[in-house]
Amino acid sequence: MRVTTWNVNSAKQRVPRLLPWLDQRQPDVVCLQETKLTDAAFRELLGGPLEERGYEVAVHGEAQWNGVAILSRVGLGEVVAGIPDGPGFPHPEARAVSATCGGIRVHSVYVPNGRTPDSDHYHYKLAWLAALREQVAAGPKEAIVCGDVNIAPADADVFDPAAYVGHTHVTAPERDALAQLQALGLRDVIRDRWPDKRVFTYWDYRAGMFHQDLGMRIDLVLASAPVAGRVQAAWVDRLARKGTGPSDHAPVVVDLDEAPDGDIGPMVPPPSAPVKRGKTKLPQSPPGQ
DNA sequence: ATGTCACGTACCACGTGA
Repeated sequence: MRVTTWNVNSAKQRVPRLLPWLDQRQPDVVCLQETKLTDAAFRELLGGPLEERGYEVAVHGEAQWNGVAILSRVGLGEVVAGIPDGPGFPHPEARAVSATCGGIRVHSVYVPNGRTPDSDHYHYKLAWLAALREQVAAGPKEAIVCGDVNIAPADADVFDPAAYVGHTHVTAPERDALAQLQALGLRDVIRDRWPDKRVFTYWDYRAGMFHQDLGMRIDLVLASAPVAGRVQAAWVDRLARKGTGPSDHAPVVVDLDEAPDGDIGPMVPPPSAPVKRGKTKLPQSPPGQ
């Protein structure tokens, strides 16, 4: 099963890149971010072409900004739009959608940018991440969080750490919030696969940043242990960032092996009723590299 | 000194968000 995530920076503008990419890469699950379309406009624009290709669609969008979606051709159930009781700015925005696809709880997320570390938007970003953590924690343990997290997990994930001092995406509170999400037992599958490689997913359109490979790794696939254990391949599709009319983000592609039988349970066992089988106990924090 | 793109509104340019 091939699971992917891509911040397309306007689904409408990206149609000429998105549809050929689906045909080329044949993903089973596609998490999209920054669709920038209402649900009605998304279905009007892409409903037909996606149905032809065998995809069911879960969308959560708005007219101008944000917007997320999940496309799946391995089933799409129990769709939840947004983060129930999550924070807004000031009103809730279309930044998350989740669904069960091929037995995995899939979350497509577009984490707030944060703008500047002294802004209200930055505090909103941190609160939003905490709410996402609670939502994932309350869900099944077969889980995968995919999307634009607008955080570079480590200094190795930015082209020049010095250039980002004092900016969002690299501050300790942001990284801590991401680490707390990962502390549910979520593995960063790209970094696991490429521990020492220079690997980015986003390059600013300006100043030939892509051509010089001056980017950031802010689009992540975070997989719970049972899913991370099935990873057969994990890579960034830089080809999709090249050529005419690309998004400023590249897709992340993850291939999973077949699921083993059984052993379905909650992400975090209730304290009053601990899971005693102990067969696939989740670590309290990700093991060190 | 932002070498870009996309958004809406409003017109052939600008403010905003990223």
